[in-house]
Parts: sequence; C-alpha cells; structure tokens
Amino acid sequence: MQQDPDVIARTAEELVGDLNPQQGEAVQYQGPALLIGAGAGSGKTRVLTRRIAWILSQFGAWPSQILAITFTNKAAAEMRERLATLIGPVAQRMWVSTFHSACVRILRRDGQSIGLKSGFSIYDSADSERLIKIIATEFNLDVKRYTPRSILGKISDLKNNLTGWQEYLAVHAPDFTPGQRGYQFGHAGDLEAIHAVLYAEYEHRLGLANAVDFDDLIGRTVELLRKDPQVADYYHHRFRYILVDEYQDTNHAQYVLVRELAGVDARESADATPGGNGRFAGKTGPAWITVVGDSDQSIYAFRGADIRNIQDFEQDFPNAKTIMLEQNYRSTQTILDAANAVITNNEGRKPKKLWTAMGKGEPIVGYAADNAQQEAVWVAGEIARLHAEEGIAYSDMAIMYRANAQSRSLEEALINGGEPYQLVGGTKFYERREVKDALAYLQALVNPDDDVNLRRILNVPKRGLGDRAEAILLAYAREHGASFFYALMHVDEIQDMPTRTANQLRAFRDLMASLSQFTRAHDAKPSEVVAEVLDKSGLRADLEKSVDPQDASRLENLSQLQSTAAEFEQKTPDATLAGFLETTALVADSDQLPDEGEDSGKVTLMTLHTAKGLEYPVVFLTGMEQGTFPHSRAMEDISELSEERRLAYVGITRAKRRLYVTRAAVRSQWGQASDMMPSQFLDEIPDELIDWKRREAGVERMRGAWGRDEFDDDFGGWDDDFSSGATFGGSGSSYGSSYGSSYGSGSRYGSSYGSGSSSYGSGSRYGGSSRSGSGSYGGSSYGSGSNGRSYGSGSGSRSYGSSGSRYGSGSGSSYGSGRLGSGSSYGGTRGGKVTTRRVAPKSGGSSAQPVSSLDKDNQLNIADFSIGDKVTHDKFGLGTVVDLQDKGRNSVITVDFGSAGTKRLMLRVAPIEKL
DNA sequence: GTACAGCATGGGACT
DNA sequence: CATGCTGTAC
Repeated sequence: MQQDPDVIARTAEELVGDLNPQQGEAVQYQGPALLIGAGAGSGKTRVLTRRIAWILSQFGAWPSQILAITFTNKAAAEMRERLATLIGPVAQRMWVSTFHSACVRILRRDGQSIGLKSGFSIYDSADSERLIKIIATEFNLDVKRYTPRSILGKISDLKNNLTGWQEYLAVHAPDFTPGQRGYQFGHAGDLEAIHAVLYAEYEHRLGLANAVDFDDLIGRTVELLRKDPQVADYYHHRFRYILVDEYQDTNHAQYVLVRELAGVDARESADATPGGNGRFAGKTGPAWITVVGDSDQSIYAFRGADIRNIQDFEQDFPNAKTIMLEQNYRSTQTILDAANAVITNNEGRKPKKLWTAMGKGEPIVGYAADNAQQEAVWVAGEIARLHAEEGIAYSDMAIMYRANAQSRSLEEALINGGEPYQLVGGTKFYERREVKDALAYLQALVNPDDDVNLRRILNVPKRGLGDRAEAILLAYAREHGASFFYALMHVDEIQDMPTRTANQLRAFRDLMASLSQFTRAHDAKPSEVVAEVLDKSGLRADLEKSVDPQDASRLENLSQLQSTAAEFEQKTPDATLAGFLETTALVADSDQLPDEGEDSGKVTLMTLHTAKGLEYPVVFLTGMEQGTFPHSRAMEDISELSEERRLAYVGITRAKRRLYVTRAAVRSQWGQASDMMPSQFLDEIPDELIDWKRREAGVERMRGAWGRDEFDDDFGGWDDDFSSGATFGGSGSSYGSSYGSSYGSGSRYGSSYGSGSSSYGSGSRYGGSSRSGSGSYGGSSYGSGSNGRSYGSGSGSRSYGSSGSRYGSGSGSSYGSGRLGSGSSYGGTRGGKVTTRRVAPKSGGSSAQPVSSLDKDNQLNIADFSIGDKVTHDKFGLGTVVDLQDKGRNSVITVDFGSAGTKRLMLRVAPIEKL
C-alpha cells in the first residue's frame, strides 16, 4: 500500500482501546453517513480526531482526501494540533477549517467560472451595511424606515436559504433590472418589492466590486459546484471523507454545500464496499459524511442555523446511522442535573440521558446582588477567595454573560481587585475604525474594483475631498461603465473641476498609483505593504500629531496590525497580501483565546455564545435575570425562548466542577436603572442543587416588606444589606471611592478599554493607577491581543493582597463587612424562607417598573381568543390566530403574520391587541 | 470642506 | 449610553 510517509501508522488498539463502546463504534463505523449525537462533554473532539486517524490508517485514505469542518478557526487549529500528535506532521497539510475558510479556498481556486476575479474582497457586515446604505440612498428610500440593518437581515435570510436574487426579483419586482437608474417603487411600503430590488442591486454592486459578503462565501460556492461540472467533479474525487462538527448550527446553505461537496446527488453510484478490512471503504460514489452535533446546543438560529438539519439527518442521507454519546466526562452530577432540568422545559426535543461517573460534587452556588456592580464585586471577591484559599488558578475560572455590554462592571471589579483577566470578544480588533481604514487601503490596492473600500478612504485621512469630489468621480465612472478606481486614475480627463479639488485628486491618484506599484513589487511581504500604506497615506502621521489620548491607542492598534502582518508572513510559506486580508476578514472572537494547555494565568470573560465548545473547572454565569437572560427580545417568542434555554444549557455544561449563578436586582442598561426579576432559568434548576449565599437582594426584601406591611419584621441582615446598597452611590466607602474615581473619569476610561479584544494583565499598573493615575493609562496598557498573545505582565502576584484588603478588612469599608470577607461569614444561607418567585414589584410605587418579569401580564385571556381572530403585534403587525394552547398562565397563541412569518407567542407577555 | 454641538435613535448573540 | 446624523459657524 502506498501510504504517506508523514503519517504515523496507528494500530486499531491505539485508536479505540481507551474509548467507551459508543465512542469506539463511532470511530470505526463504515458507511456513507454517520450522525454522532454528542451530548455536552461526551468527548466528541476526541472521537472526531480518532475517526480521522482511523480513516487514514485503517481505511488507507490519503490525508488530502479528508475535509474536516469546524465552527471556528480556533477549533480547527486545535483539531489540527490534536491530529498532529496522533498521526504526525501531515496534519498541517490537511483541510481542517471552517466553512467560510474552506469556501474562500475553493473560490480563490475556481471562482473565475462564476465571475470572481482573484483578489476578490470579503465584506464584513459593516461593509455590507455601507453598500446597502449607498444603494438605498440612491433609490431615495427613507433609511430611517428601512434600515440597512433590517434589509441586510432579509437578504441574509434569503441567501442562507439559497434563494437567488433572480428568483426573488421575478416574484416581487419583475420590472426592475439591476444597474437600472432612477427606478420608482410602485406604492410605498411594499416591503417585498423593496427587498427584492435592493437584493438584486446589492448583488449587482458586489459583482462590480469583485466582492462577496459572508453569506456569499457559502452560497456562491454552492453556485460554483452546481454550475461547473468540472469543478464539482474535481471536489467529488478529491474529498472522500467529509466531517462536520457542530452540525446543529449549520444553515440550509451549508447543508446543501456539504451535499454538493460530497456529491450525494451526483449520479455516480457507490460500489458496495463495506465489509472486509475496510480498505477502499468510501473510495467511490459520494464521499462519506460524518456529522457531529447536539440539538440541545443549537444557539445560532438567529443566524439562520436550521435545527432540522440534524433532526432530519437520517431522512436526508440514505443508509444513515446514528450513534449517541451519552456519557459525560466533564461535569459533576450536580451540574448535569441542573442542565438536564433546565433543558427539559423545551418542547419537542428528544429526551436524552446524559450521565457521569464523576459523582455529585459541590452544590451550585447562587448569589443575588443588589445591582450589577455589587454582583461583579461579589464575583471578583469569590474568584480571589478561590484563588487564595483553594489554590485554583485564575485560568481555570471563567465568567460568562449574555451580552457583551455586561462585561463592563465585571472588568471594573476585577481591576479593583487586582485580579488578572482577559476579555474575549466585544468590538473586534479588525472592526476598529483606524484598523478598518488601513485595511480599506490594502483592500483597494489588492482589488481595484472595490468601490466601497476606495470610497471609504478617499478622504481618510482628511485631504479636502468631500461629497463633491466623490460625486464627480462617480459620474465619470458611470459614464465609462468603469470602477471608481478607474475614474481616479483618469482624473486628468475630467473637465470643469475646481482647481483645488483637481489638485487634491491628483495627489490622491499619485498616492494610490505608487502604493499600487509598491504592492505589486512586495506582494509576498504584507507587513512591508502595511508599513508603506501607513506611512505614505498619512494615516500614521495624522494620529501622531493628534493630542487626543484616544489616538495614542489607535496608533498602537495600527502598529499591532503591522506586527500581525509580519507574523502572518512568517508562518505562511506562500504569503500574499490577499491572503493576509483573508485572515483578517474571517477571524472569530474565540480565535483569540489562548491555546489549550497554555496557561494564560488569567480569568476569562466572554459571552455564552463564545463559550460554546469550551470548558472550565469553575464557571460563573452572571446576569441571571429576566430581560437580561433570557434576553428581553427573546422572551415573548417560544422558539426564541427555547434558544435562550439552550444557551443556558450550554453555559451550565461549560462547568466541570463548580458552577455559580448570580443575578442583580437592579441593572442599568442604556443609562436607565431597572428592577430585574430573577431569570426563569434559575427557577428551572431544582432548588436543592443550589446553595444560595444570598437568595434575595436587600432592595427586594425592602420591596417585599413594604408590599406586605412587614417592614419591621425579622429579616436577618436587613440593615446590613440596606446600608451596603445605599453606600454604592455614595462617596464614603472604599468601594465607592475607588469605583467612582476610575469609572468617573469618564470618556477616557471608557474609550480606551471598552473596546474589544484586550487583556489586562498587569496588576501593578492598574493597582497603582486606580486613583490618581487614570490619566496615564489611556492606551499604554492596552493591547489588542488579536492573535492570542497576551499583553501586560499578567502575574497577578500582588493582586490578591490588595483585593484582600479591599474586601476583607472591615473598618471603613461598609462593604463586605462579613459577607465578602473571609469564608467564615459565608456559611449560612440567609433568608431561607424567601423564594425567588415570590419577589413581586410593589405596584404603583415610585420605583421603576420592572422591564420584564414572570409576573408581567398584559391581562389577555386565552379564553377570549379563538382561531381566525385578527390581532396586531407591536413588531409583526397584523396577523391571524391559527392556533391556541391553553396552558393556564403559560398559554401560547400561534399567529400568522403573513410576510413576517408565523409566530408562537406567549400570550401573557406578547405585545398584541385583539381587533 | 471641516469641526463641533445638539439631538435622535438603537438597543443581541457571530462567521 | 454610544453612535451617527443634522445643522450651524468657521
């Protein structure tokens, strides 16, 4: 047998000897289609890598015949690494990538046949929005009424379902031709016609600009495979084994892509090979497909993921086999019990029985804070305690939340506690203004057709070229049916231009021409091109001469961009500028996490979405409130609420040994404080699993007391709670002052750190600057961390001492006298007779109404409705009732809103009105 | 053409 | 609360 010399041969025993029976079966299975139902923590990555090794060593496949798709680049890198230890260096050459990267690779190679030129641009959603806005403005659409965002959302939906613009246009606006000028919409408000026209025109412009958006990467690859039999044939023969991870999060387009790549619908039929020793298994006919997923962890429906892909797998792929992995190797029984109890509340799911051999473990710890700041301080204090008293490494702890905006107060508390942390996500490095500007230059140089990017930089940095100049160039380009770049290069031929404008335009043309030349000469050295662009464009000089402290950090980001380019060209053998730009377009938040095994020495903060696929010994789930989590916009719709619940399931199952759930009674969002009810997911966790350190916030006890006229009754600790709550806004306490000083420094503080992918390591820098030094830390201690590097010293050695004194030492600190101090005051559960459910807002009081709660009630009664009734909904408009489910308080009403779709709404909270 | 103030508006998770 | 847009003064 000819076998790749780089492949380390592995015996069957080595590959499956240490697996459980189901895992072993999944690794060895021979057949065209395999679904591995992998519950959380059931060792799916292990099974996937072993299976690949099995296919190579036992089926005798070549590494080049395997395509492994993961969800993020980070997951791909990790899988590749694990493969390398299993089968050797050949893993570096295998196709292990995300859907998007794989598609880019295919389109770069073969995209010509569907009209893509090499060097095509990949638009991120901001670019796409810009383009939509340009188009909408040209059509005189009211951008307020038809937001680019919503239009783009519709286009994205259509693309995810592989509905082409031709098809959509033919139905909704057949009289429009893309590229046509001055089109008038029939009657205003015909949403579908507007969508159809904008979709068509948007695609037209993308084509002219030689650009694709995120969704196109998938959709156009499908198009390519369908339109070009030669290309399809090439990939059918090339990939004999396709493995897809996180299959529950694939959308329809991705599903079709897998089918097309595998050639499932191609005519060629398979030889009946299975059996024997497996040699030649899967070598003819459609490629063999292995998908791995867990429908309970489907959390991307909002992005078009279709849970039916995994549910219908057995019908979709003939002779499909399903293997369930149900033994969990990650978490304690307590944690699994909680997760199971929560997810059981979702309707229409297949029951699953995850189990573990690990034993009960510690109870889940619960804490109800008065407000978000106090919640954060408590979490930070608990982390410090775990670190000091139990020797748990910071890097073994993670704090998770529903939305990025919640990271603020948590960061604040960690900084004050001197605890090292890294924040994942938020505004991405490559989305920052100055970085996007620099990238726009590079993109325009690589792809001269890219009007969107060229127009972006026409007047960046300011060079006196405004709307007028842009319009003049645009007119010339139109007239000649050419690109903006072409017009710029021919600026000398344009008549009747103000001298000043002409001079500026010529200067800009010379700049771009010379940069273009430089780019061609140094294409293999992206870092040099970046340096040249930053230098000659004036981007760097412009920031250097600025006195705005924000610009210092911008400058640093630009130099970071240059380093990233240098790094890229070092680790990429055949580096090109286009290749570099690709990597910047496709990075994910999770890609910046440190590699497995690499101890960052820092607590990790991230959203629940980002946390998918990760695990930590200690996990804090924060913001467990109605309206925060589940998110307010998801609460009224049953399917969205189910997705939130799956997200809760994902969050809970990230924890290996200890889980904390915390909430705040008051949370300020958009500058408005609101009373928050406990999350319904907390109520779904059996009470005996949770050890509440504080079950009810002080303010809630007060509210409850007033409401019941029991003001003076015995609520042990009421006084403490009240005073600590009251001190927050005040000035006296140590907490109040340190918080006030750094937070209060306002814009500088917020701007330098609210953004993004940063990691704050050095305790000393922060510790020292908390009061007087706020001016000095605008940008200097901030690092982008986009490539997983960590900045700052990160030792955190002194941090505990300081946090200890801040929280622990009683005097002066009205805060934490006892509660947050040392473990001694922790023990007893307080206010045990109080349940979360009972906390009801006092009606008619002066305090703010709860934005959302279990008790919210719009007084609608299921009995008043019958099928066929007309209703109006605040968001979806007019609809017809098509189904009713009487479940008492939780009654559900199903309404057909026409073009807005059919929705299942929880009657009690739905903003509807009966007509 | 630019700079800045004042106002309106959005507001979620991510490739 | 942050950002983006509009209007005004330079």
